[in-house]
Amino acid sequence: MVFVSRKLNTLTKLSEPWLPFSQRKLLETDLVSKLDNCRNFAQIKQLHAHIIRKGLNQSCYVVTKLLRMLSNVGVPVDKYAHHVFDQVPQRNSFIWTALIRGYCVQGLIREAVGLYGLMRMEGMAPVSFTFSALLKACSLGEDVNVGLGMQIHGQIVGVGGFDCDLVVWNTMIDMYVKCGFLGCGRRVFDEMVVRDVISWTSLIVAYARTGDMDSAKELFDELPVKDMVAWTAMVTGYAQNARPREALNLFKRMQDGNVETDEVTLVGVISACAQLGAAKYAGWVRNIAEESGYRPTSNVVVGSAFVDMYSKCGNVEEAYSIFKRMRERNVYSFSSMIVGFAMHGHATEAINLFEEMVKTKIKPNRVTFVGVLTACSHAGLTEQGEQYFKMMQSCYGVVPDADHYACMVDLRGRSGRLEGALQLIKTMPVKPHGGVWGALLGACRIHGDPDIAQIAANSLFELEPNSIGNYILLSNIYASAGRWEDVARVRKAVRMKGLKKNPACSFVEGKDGVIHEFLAGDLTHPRSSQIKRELENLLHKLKFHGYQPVLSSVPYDVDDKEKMRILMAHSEKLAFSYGLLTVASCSTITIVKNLRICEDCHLFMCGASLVTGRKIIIRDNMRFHHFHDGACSCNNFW
DNA sequence: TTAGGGTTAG
Repeated sequence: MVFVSRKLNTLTKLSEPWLPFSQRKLLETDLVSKLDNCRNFAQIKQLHAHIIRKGLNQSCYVVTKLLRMLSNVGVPVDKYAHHVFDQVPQRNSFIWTALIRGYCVQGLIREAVGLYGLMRMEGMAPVSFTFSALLKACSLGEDVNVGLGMQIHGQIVGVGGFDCDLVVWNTMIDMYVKCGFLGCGRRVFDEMVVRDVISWTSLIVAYARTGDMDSAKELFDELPVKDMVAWTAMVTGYAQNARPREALNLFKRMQDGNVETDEVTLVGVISACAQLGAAKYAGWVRNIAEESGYRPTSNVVVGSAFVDMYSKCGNVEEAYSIFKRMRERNVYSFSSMIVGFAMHGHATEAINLFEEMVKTKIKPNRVTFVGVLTACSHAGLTEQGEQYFKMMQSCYGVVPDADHYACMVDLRGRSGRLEGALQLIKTMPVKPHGGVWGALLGACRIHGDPDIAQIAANSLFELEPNSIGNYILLSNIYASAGRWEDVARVRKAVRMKGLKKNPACSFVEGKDGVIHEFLAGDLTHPRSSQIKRELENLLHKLKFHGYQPVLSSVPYDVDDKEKMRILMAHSEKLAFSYGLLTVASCSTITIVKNLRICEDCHLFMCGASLVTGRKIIIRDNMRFHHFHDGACSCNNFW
């Protein structure tokens, strides 16, 4: 509970009472503007001493500014501000509000509300700013303070309520949606007589954050006058909900409408391009950024987004080149680069960069460690991974969460320690999510262990009952072990649940910059017969070099000839063959695949990189594979 | 003088 002296201060005589009113006003204005320029506590204290000498420590106008500045530079309210407040004999609503705001900024919402109660008892009428400060505080901090926010809402609209400005109503919408009560936010919005673009944008963002882009779009379409922030909210919403094409289409509409672009818009667009993973988009957005005056090397947020994008587009060299030239780097820049190296199998670089990072003042966070552990796992650096896992909490204060445990299960599982991985899941202090069991199931596929796979799959079916991928993985593990009855049982479960398989597809960028899509077994491409012929020629050469198709990659109980036919129609092989026909012989062929690359295609691409002399990059749904001279950057860990 | 959009993740 906050204690506030309600006794009026006895010191009522001003030290310069002879100052005429106009001069006193001038002095007040001068002090307020000086306060405005204060940047730290020491400067404020010095000025405060001067204020006392001039006898203006009882002026509500000056003291209100003093209180604001104290909280702006982060001085805890009860350390100084409260005492200053107590010295003022006649307080108005503004000075009360400044003190309340101080508590709000510190996240001490209960104290702020208590103070608000005292303010009312003193007969002070709150102003709009009092409510907006309180409501904003209700949506901040770790506690969900929606209960207090609702009380304030009740007072505003209740009997003898208050006329509030738009800021209060907009803050109320935001308070409800930030506390997870989207329906309440919507109701406030619907009941508002006057709305502005901020009211609309708050709700659009709220819908986007829950993944409901249809409702967000509906609101956006109705919004009469759209500004840059509203457009950006939609572009970013699509990007965050894995709908990159829609994000880019909307951005193009935004450009057509001559809406300004700033760094936040760009970040959303860059993130969409990263998801598409195509060099064409990378170059396009880079030009737009440079034209708008946002150079990746001089803007840390745009730069970090570019580092991530280039890594995801397969160009880790360009990502690193930007990273090195960035004038300022933050935890996002380092983490994006570390994750980028990890995705491309450059474990040593990832670890070296992490060591470089800890020498700076930038503290690693949970994402940084996901990157470091993934790097260790993908390179088979089991011991180092175990060490970093121990150190993340003891040395860096980052508490491992389910994602980090997933990395560790992956690390142990890939290296063949399936029992050790299972043990870790059984003893981990946080509840394992789908990712943890998924890592174990993936490891069972690599090491061919149908029994542990069954345990992992059972948990996955509970956690993610409608995820087809888990059923397919389990069925493939049984198929590899020749347990066709179990395969049939899993397939039947899939049929009973009415789940549809995600068709495998691969994309390759032709020399004209057009992206070509191939589905597995797809013969609809106009150059299909040429693609098939090219593939047969290549197969012939590969067999001469000792390539043996991995027939166990076909999870169907069919004869070997049929297995061979299925393997040769895998989407990445079709895409690669098309790449051979169209991509200039000196260029790398880059393929993006929606599912994980199979063992046979991996072996095939290793051989293909040798006999054709081409560099091949395949981005599957897990990571990047760089094939060159008969080997892959993943060292067959994937 | 207070309110809306932000990058990294198996």
